[in-house]
Amino acid sequence: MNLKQLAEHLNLSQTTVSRALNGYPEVSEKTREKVLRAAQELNYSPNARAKGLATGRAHAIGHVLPISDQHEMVNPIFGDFIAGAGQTYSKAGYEVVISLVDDKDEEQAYRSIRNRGNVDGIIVHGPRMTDSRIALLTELGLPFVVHGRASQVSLPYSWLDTNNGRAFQRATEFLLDLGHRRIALINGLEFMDFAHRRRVAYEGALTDRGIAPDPALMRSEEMTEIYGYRSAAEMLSLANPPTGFLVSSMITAIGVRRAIHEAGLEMGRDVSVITHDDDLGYLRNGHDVPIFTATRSSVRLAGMRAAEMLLELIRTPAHAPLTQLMEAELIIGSSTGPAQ
Amino acid sequence: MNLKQLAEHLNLSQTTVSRALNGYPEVSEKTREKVLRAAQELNYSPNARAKGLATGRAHAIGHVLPISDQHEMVNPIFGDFIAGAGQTYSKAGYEVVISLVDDKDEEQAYRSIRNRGNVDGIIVHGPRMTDSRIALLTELGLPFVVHGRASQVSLPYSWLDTNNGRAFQRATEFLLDLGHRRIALINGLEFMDFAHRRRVAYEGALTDRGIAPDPALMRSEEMTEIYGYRSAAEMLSLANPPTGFLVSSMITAIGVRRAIHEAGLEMGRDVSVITHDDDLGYLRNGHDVPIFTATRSSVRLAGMRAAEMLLELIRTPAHAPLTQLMEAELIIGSSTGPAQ
DNA sequence: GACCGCACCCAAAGCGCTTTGAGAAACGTT
DNA sequence: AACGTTTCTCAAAGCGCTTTGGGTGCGGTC
Repeated sequence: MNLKQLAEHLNLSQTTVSRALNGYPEVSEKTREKVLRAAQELNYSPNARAKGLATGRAHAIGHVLPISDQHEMVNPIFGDFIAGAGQTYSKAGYEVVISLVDDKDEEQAYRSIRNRGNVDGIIVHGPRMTDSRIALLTELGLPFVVHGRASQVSLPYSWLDTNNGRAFQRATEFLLDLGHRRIALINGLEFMDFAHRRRVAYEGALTDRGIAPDPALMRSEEMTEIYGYRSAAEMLSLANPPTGFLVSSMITAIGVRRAIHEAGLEMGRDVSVITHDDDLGYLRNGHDVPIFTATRSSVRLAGMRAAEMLLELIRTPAHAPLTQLMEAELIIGSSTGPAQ
Repeated sequence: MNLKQLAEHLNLSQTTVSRALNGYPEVSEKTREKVLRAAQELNYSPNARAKGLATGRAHAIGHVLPISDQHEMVNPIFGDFIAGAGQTYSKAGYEVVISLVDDKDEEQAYRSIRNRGNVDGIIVHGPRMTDSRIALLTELGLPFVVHGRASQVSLPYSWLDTNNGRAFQRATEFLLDLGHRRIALINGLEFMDFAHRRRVAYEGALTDRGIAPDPALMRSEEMTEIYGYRSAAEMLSLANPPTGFLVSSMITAIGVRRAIHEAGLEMGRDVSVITHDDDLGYLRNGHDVPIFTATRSSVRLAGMRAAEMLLELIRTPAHAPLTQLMEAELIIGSSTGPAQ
């Protein structure tokens, strides 16, 4: 069933039917109603490609997942982010298109996405410290919002980020206030912007209290469970082991917890752990009583907000860049306690 | 840059340029080369909407995520599945379109997806025991592959599934062979087909050995960490607690492990745990030494295979339904041991 | 009765591509 | 020289929609 058939069925022109369906005022209410009813009954819905061709809008948003040799892992937070964003999109009648892009031909890929014209805007995931995509997309004139930031990029651009620096500063201070002096950082990959910010904040908080950051207590890798386990196990067997851990994700923190248990220690008493918590649906940090003391920031909410920002940019093309910094909550759980 | 401009630039007709780009034989090698070079230089890539309109193919695959009140959680395995499928798609020049569909208006949604015409086929996620989508999509004539199966549906249709029954049967027998008699099942939601199959297999394996399944040792919920923790904690405080646990996902198993530790018991010695492991990138079950004894089946691989099947169905429209059953490996880790 | 304005409706062009049906050019064959 | 073949190229139609630039018919005004 297409427009033409629907129009013939109704003995109207395609124009009139199209206008009736799209809410233009040039058509009487009676006609509009008839048209809407028929469309409903005959299960008509317009062909998106044709509509896109005619209007120049795709009614779709691109989410580009960088795939690289360095870390081919799919971001575990991606699902929740998309779920949040998707909710906003579907209200506005937009769809999500996902492209996996090898970062070897990133430039080519983004150019092609632009030319293919099946998205009206892009959400940029996983920004690095110095991310070339921002300049590229600006040049291409394709609306975009970055989830995160790129510290080294000085161009103005739209982004939505969690205040990772503030969160990790507070977390470090929290442990310091409890009397901890040997505090380890189990961080994500530090060419990723968020991880870099976290380390800077952690080091800053330490030095502010006159403590020199100890390289033996800092790790930077992909945030898996195993990584948390190994790092913590190794550090706990040092001559002078840490009494507190700052961890970059719940999954990794779970590995840290495992290492602590295996070392015969108790988390929250012998060793304190504080983690960042993206508030993922399948990995809640406890219901009523949080397990981990954590800096919490909902990635799902971030998705919703980023989507709204992008839709706004698409609606008004000349819009100035939008930015939004979300503060993380500090959640006190049972994984921290005073230093022994 | 569009076809017309490119053709003008080359002093050729659109037809010739189009044919040159799409590898038709009616154009000389010299011309083709010239065209390709120019396209490269001028960064031309065809408008997907227009191409789609003209060819009737969208070169995109739809992944529909059911969202319901019953479980609005985003499937944590979705990311890995998409990553696998995406790899296959991008080789074939296809893209991924994601739709979040509230299962209240499922029928409407699938009809509209079909009419909108921006996907050539669909991967159906999260099939229920009796899933109306299969009949619907068959009727609509839209190619689709189900990730999983729907036991109650007798129509022939294409699916790719892990042999959940066999996996859980083996897992149960493994524990039985170790001397366990009180074996608990911490299952997923049992209106989901995979979870149902797992329970049936578990009960079957028990009764085959003359053990009556005990309802007090069976749970069925969304597979979160907390759920694993609570269920295990409760069961361990029973008068007659289980000595073995069969768990439906790694995340949930981690919760079970936590409960075991908190009860002052040791996993693998006092209590055995065996879990299903989807081999997710961010939640590897150990590198060399697996942590959990597990039935392992890579969801990423499933994504790749399902994508291949779907592309095949799209290529040859009259194709008979394709099916594929993947066997899970039984991985022996340190979370199991002889019953005390 | 002529004129105007309004409400309603339509035909046709155009979005950027593919593809059909056919023509021109170059070449060999008789 | 006339004719077929092969190779290369093109103009134009069509995919399903929106939107422009009118038209038609009706009631009201003078």
